[in-house]
This record gives sequence, structure tokens and C-alpha cells, in this order.
Amino acid sequence: MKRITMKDLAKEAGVSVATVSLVLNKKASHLSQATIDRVERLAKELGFVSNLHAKSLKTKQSQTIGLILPDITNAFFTQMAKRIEYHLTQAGYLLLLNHTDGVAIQEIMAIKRFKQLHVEKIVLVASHVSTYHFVEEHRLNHFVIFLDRIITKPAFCWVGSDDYQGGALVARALIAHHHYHVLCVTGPSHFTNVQERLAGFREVYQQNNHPYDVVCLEGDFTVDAGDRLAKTIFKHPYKAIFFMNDLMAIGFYHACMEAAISIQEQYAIIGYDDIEFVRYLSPPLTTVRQPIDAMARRVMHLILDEGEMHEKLPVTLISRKSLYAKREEE
Amino acid sequence: MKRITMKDLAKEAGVSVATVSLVLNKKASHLSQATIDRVERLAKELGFVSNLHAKSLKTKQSQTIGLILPDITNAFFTQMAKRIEYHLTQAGYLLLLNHTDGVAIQEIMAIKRFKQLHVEKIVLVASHVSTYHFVEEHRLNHFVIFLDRIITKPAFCWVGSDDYQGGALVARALIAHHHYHVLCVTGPSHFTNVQERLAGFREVYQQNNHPYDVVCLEGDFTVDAGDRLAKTIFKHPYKAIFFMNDLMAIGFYHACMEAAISIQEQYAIIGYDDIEFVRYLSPPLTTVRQPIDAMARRVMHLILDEGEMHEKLPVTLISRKSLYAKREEE
DNA sequence: TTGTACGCGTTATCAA
DNA sequence: TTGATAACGCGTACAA
Repeated sequence: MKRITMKDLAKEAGVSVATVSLVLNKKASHLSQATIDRVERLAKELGFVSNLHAKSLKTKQSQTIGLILPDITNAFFTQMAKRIEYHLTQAGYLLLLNHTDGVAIQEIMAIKRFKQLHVEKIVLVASHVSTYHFVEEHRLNHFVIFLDRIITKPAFCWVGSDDYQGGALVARALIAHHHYHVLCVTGPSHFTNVQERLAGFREVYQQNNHPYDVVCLEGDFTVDAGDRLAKTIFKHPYKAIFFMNDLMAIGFYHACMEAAISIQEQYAIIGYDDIEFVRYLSPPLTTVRQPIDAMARRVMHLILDEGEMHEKLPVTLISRKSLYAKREEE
Repeated sequence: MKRITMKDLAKEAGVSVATVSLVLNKKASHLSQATIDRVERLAKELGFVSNLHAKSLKTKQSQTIGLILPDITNAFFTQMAKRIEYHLTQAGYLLLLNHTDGVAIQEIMAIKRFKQLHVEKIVLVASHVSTYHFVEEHRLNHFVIFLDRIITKPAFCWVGSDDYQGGALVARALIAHHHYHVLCVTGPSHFTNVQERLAGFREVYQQNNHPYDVVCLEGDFTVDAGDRLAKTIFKHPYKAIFFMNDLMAIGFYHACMEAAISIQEQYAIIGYDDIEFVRYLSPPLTTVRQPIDAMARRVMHLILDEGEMHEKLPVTLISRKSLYAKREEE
């Protein structure tokens, strides 16, 4: 029951703790093979496990990374977490996870908690400007890596994907299918994400010499939002819809199902994120895929203090059947 | 940049570290209000954050819980993690998350890592018998709480749901819709889960005085498995299918879509878990819901050393449209 | 080749 | 009402 410490081990092996430490940390090149073997054998036998708290206290390195997400239920974040966790474990790090429900206070609390635990870096998907302020005020700029929801200030470390390009990609796909009147279901408008996607989207339409109209509805990136906004959408004459994340598109699918409306016959839809599930919807959802693993790798580089402080990775359009050609302009 | 310690704080305030410690831990009932105020003010001003490693070293309490999951991408585990994380945070604990891909070695590695970090308890969804052995060998019985995938030995702590009942529920629903020839797509047969569900399922059919037949196909709880097994299922004459988790059912939906087979017209399907997405499938999936939050609460109780060591919680059938009455027996 | 001694940031036990 | 001081378990100069 009692925990074996290095002291116990030393006594048992008839050597000093210093010797034990050297052996266990593979810095025993100058020790006799006999003692090395003895110590290692005993460590195994007694089931010695080093105390990371003591180690961290001494070395000031915790081998621990904190990840703060708004929602571990959102498949996009989950996939991201999985990749990050994978790379981290490979590199010998431990992952601490905190969930904030997208609430500002929770985000700041999470940062504080992680600071207490002396995690080496925090990877943060922040939903509020106040969190950025907090990081700035406390001079945590090099301690926090912002992920996905970006405020593009040079003082911050961040990794994200190219939202402007994503918006443009969607617009081009819609235009290719002759949609010039489109509804745009955004997320909260203070997200840089949202602004960028919209900017890219609008830019493409403007470049294109054809009259067009874009009407925005603001959602909050939840399934529920898509479901609720459906009522408004049903009444609207426009039939091409760009949902700024897949979750809201799913909500809309659901509303259509309830209302016995056939999406294939009535709507042209594009989502964003390419979460795993959307390919199983009917019709399968056309969407913009963010390069999750590449982003996770960049995060790793930032953790290891390599590479650029800012990374904006390219996205790709995944064409599925939810985007049909509109036959004629109304 | 440099971290403020209690020593710094003590010097600044002109008191001893002991005093500082007392103030910060709210055990200063016998100190003068003046010093209390001074210390607290300075702590705020200098941005003092206590070092949890030092604290843990001393108190032997890390306020940390380790959660080991096979797959943080599986919506069922994710929802579970969310609830556990929620209750944990409420209680002032930190959550360490580890992902194992369902690989035996990874599971054991994760346990070791968490031991090093002196987490107070480990919550473990284990996929391998070898992991149970490991826990037993190392006398970790009271250190590990097994979740969901249970080996029902009294020596272990575990929290799960009533798989036997779940299987029975499914059978009764199928019988109510006059299905007496059914396919059963299971998970790996060494899972106690799978055995129990099957036992409950069979029992109900046996009790019912009507000729019946149950054919099992073994999957591995992934979407892919459902997709692959579809080929076999298509060739089979039986049209009622019990998938032992929703993911495999989703895979089957996908295969049907690819093959242009209408589920509504051809099949009666029941899944298991009630992950969020299945209600958005078409047709929405009938499935067995596990009481996720109740399970998370039990886990909390076990962490806090309250309540029974073993908990098996009741499940409920969620009826949706994937289960139609079969019109006539073939 | 190995051991001694100290420090990391806390808490807890005394004594003052 | 406060302050020394000894742990906690580990790493690491430096000495032997």
C-alpha cells in the first residue's frame, strides 16, 4: 500500500539516493554495471514509480499540457483533441483537459487552474474576447497557444485554418451551381472566424459579374440553432444555404425531417468542418474540411518551441450530394 | 516572468511563510485582520498562484483524476467525459485525459503515467482482460474505477448500466413488432457487455412461446464494422437487426445509402447508446439509452469514497422510426 | 565509482 | 498572534 520512494530503493539496494537517481535517469555511464543492474532490478521488483510532483518541483518541467475546449461533445473539437493527444503522448507529454461550455469565466478559471499545475503550455479554443484580454494582461502570450478561434494579433501564438479561403471556396462552389441568392447562417459575429469566412465569401461574389444577394442569419454553432432558424429559413425565398458549421446544418436537416421537407428537392446546402457524421446524413453534406491533423502538428511545434508563431492552414471543399445545381433563376 | 512564491510574498509582506500559508488556506482565524488583509492584497497584486506540485508533495493529495478512454471521438464516451468533467470541476478536481485506441499496452501505460502523477483515482474504460489483470496484480483495486465495460468481479470498483436489461428491452420491442427472425450485430465477444446484452435478449425470446431465430455477427463497435457487415446482411433473409452500438448502425445506414436501399421499407433496426446524432439519421434510430449522467454521478461518489462499490444502472428504450412493424411473417 | 548535502514550494508542528 | 523549522520525494553540484 505504501508508496516506494527512491530512499526506500536506495536503502534496499545498499546505495545512496543519488546513485538511484542516476541509474533511473540513464545518467549512470560512470557507475559500475553491477550497481546499475541491482538498482534497476529492485526498481522493477518493488514496483517503483517516480513522483512527478517532486520531479516537477525540482526540474520545473511538468511534461504536461493543458487543453481548454468550449465543448468536448462537438465532434470537431473532439477530433482535434484526439490528434493533439496523440502527438503529445508520442512526445511524452500528458494532456489535461478542461471544458468551458464556452463561458468566459470558465475559460479564465481553466487558465488559472492550469497555471497552478504548472503545465508547460496551454492550448486554448477561446470563445470570448475577454479571454484574450486576460492572456494579454497577465503576459501569458507565450504560454498560451490559441487554436481555431483566432484573434489575429501578432502578440499571440495561434494556429488556425484559412477562414477567408474557406468562405471563398463555398462561394465559388455555389456560383458554379448558379446560386446567386444565398442565405448565410453564421456563428456569433464577434468571432474572427465568422468575419473572415464572410469576407472571403462576399469577395468572390463581388468579383463575379452577376447580380447577387447574401442574407445573414446569426446562429451560435449548435444543432439547436440550426433547428430553430429553420422556421425563418422555410419562409425565405432563397434556397441556397451556407451554414458556418456542420452542427447547425444538422439542426436544419432535422427541422426539415420534422416538417417533411425534402432537402434534395428544395435546398442546396454547404456546411463547414466536415465532422465525421455529416457524410452519413441524407443527402450527405457538402462541407469545408479543416486540416485537423496538420493543425495538431503545428500546435505540437509551438509547444516544442519550433516554427512560426502564427499558422493559417489551407482548407478544402468536400463535395457531397447536398449541393445540387439550381435549374433556373427565379 | 519569474514566478512569485510564498517566500517572495512573505518577504514582501514582512511576515513568515507560515503566516502566508495560513492566510491563503483560510486557516487564519487566529491571525490579526491586519495581516490577513495585507497578505491577501499582496497576493492579488503580485499575481501569486500556488504551486500545486509542491502542495501535492506535501499533502499527498493532487486533486486530480485520470480518465482513460478507448476513443475520445466516440460520441458515447465523449458525452460521458463531459458529464464526469462537469461534476469533477464542480468538486474542485482536475481531469487528466488519456486516449488508448483500445490498445491493451496503451491502457496499461496510461495507468502507469497516472500513477506517476499521483492522481487520486483512475476512471477507466478498459477494452482488454489484460488490463483487469494488471489492476489486480498491482493491487490497484481501490484506485481504479471501471466504467461501462465491466468485468463483474466483486474485487473491482465499477459503474455500468444494466446490459442484461438492455438486451431484454430490445427483444421485447422487436417481439412487439412481430420480429422473430433477427440478426444481432455484436461487439467483440469477450466484452461482458456483449455477453450480457445477448443473454438478456435471448432470455426474452425463450420466455416467449413462439418459434424464433437469432443469428449473430461480430463487429467491433466502429462505423466501419457496420458498413462492412452490410454486405453480409444484404444477402441474409432476416430483416430485423439489433446493432449493439449506434456507431455500427450508422455504418449500416451508410451502406444502405450507397446501395440505394431504403431502410424504412426493408429493415427494422435498433441501436444501442443513443448518441446524439442518431436522432438525425433518416429514419431516426430506435435505440437503448444509457443513463450517462447518472453513471457520471456514481463515478463521482466512488471518487469521493461514498456509496456502493458496484453500480448497475437501468437503461431505457428510445423509440424512433427505424423500427417498423413487420406486416407478415415469411 | 559513489555519497553528502542542499534546494524546489508547500504544509504542519512546535515554540515564542 | 506569529515565526522557525522539519518534512514531502526528487535532482544535482561537489566532495570523497
